Amino acid sequence: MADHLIRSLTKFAPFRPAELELIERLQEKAESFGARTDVILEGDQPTKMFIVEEGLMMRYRILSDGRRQILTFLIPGDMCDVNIFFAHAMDHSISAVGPSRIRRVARDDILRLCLGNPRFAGAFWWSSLQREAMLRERVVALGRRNARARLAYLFCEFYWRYEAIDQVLDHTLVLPLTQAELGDTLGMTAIHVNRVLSDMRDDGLLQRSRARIELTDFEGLKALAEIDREYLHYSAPPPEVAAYFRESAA
Amino acid sequence: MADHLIRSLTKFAPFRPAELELIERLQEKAESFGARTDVILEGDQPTKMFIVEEGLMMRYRILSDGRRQILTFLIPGDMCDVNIFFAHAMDHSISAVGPSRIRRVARDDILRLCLGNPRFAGAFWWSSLQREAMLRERVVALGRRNARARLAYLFCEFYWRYEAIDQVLDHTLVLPLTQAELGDTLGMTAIHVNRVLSDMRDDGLLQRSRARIELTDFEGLKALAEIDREYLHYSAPPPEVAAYFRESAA
DNA sequence: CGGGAGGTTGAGCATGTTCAAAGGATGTGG
DNA sequence: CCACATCCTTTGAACATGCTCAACCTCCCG
Repeated sequence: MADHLIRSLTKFAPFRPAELELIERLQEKAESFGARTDVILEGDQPTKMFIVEEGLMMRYRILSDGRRQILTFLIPGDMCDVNIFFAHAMDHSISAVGPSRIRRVARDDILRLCLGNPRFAGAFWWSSLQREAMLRERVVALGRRNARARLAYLFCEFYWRYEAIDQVLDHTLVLPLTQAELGDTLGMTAIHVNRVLSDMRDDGLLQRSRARIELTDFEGLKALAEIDREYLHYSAPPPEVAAYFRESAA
Repeated sequence: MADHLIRSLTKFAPFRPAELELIERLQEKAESFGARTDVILEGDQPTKMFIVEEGLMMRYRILSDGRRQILTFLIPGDMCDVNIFFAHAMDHSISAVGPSRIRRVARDDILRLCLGNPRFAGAFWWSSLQREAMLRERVVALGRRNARARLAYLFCEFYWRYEAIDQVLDHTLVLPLTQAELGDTLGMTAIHVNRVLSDMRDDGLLQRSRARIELTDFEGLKALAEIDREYLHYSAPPPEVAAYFRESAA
């Protein structure tokens, strides 16, 4: 099994063997979490970050009346952001959606790594761009799109994200989300999610089971969602920028 | 007039005179933009970032049917993120809302600055945390709050942001936004904004004119919005983290 | 003083919610 | 391996929040 953190970072810049070994060593032993268990709670001041090795996790906030807003999802290879170390307290919680495995990295190790070798800082910067861009898309979707387009948008996002880690086969991906979770992500009730999904199925856009979704008409979904893959900023940074991080400063 | 970029950065860590002079020199001459003029367009690949000196700017996206979603606002002292340099193309546009003044900084200068002195990188990281946190609040508001609470939330955010730059007097702030702009920010029509605002005025929550808003019942608004100032992450990073950036590596 | 942008108001409508109930699926303990 | 409990999905009917369209007002600025 490839090291996910390394795979993630090397998409930004090629690291040298010594650097890779360094990262590998920083990561703690893998930890498993059952579905619906929390990894970090709102209010915590984290002293470790982590990277998802397996499974599906989510960031969420619980409101005073008990309702939940899911902010974003973390899939294998994603890291809980380095930024949280600059916060006094988490403004949201992170939990496993399905059974998941993570590996933690201590705050001090990460900070030392970035300070000692700016190429790591650059890699984290890039991941920060991607996270922020996903949140912007969410805002656009919630602010200006109807239920059907919101669902289409979310599925497109998942499609591209899973595609980037080679977990799409035949427009089908493993996505163990309940309709309630989809609703809490997109600002809708589970009931309405159900109705709209069933319309979309009838229109031949998708096929869904509890843990699996097939995007039978991906082009149709994309058109509905009015979203472009480039919005996710998956392509590596422009060469002139990457150049700054190429010659190691370590 | 204090240098806004410096003011902004020094909130993260105290910089030494030589470092401050360095920043000061990097900034280009101030440029002024009239209301509703664009600074960066979706699709551009920016080679400069900028800092807002005066006025009010916004990030926004135009949808295919002409509707607009305003993503976030930039107030004096805010910088257009460093992250954009890692993107191939802007996924949104930035324009002036009212007459505004900015100062640009070349990409290469900023990158060299950060690579040469990680304390700068740290300052930009912190600002990235804040931007991301604001987007998360927006998602919560759009996903799970009704019109009244959304407006309350936005006004609280503006209150705290303007307070942080000493531009609040007597719960009153200068906020030259039209109701259409409020609507495009919060996923509502201008007409509904109008109705809800007038209810809120009748309930004694606020007083508003074209360019000014007075939060007559700030506690009431805060309770409505269910938002906490800490969510914005304005307090400086924890001491153990700041320590890493204290001894200059330049 | 005229024009235009922004604000206000009303009536009808649409999208999505609430509440209630029943039908599947999944998993666990006996 | 069945029985049962739990969680998830599906469906219906009434309702609410916010939208659309259309008109008019008002303030500001030239």
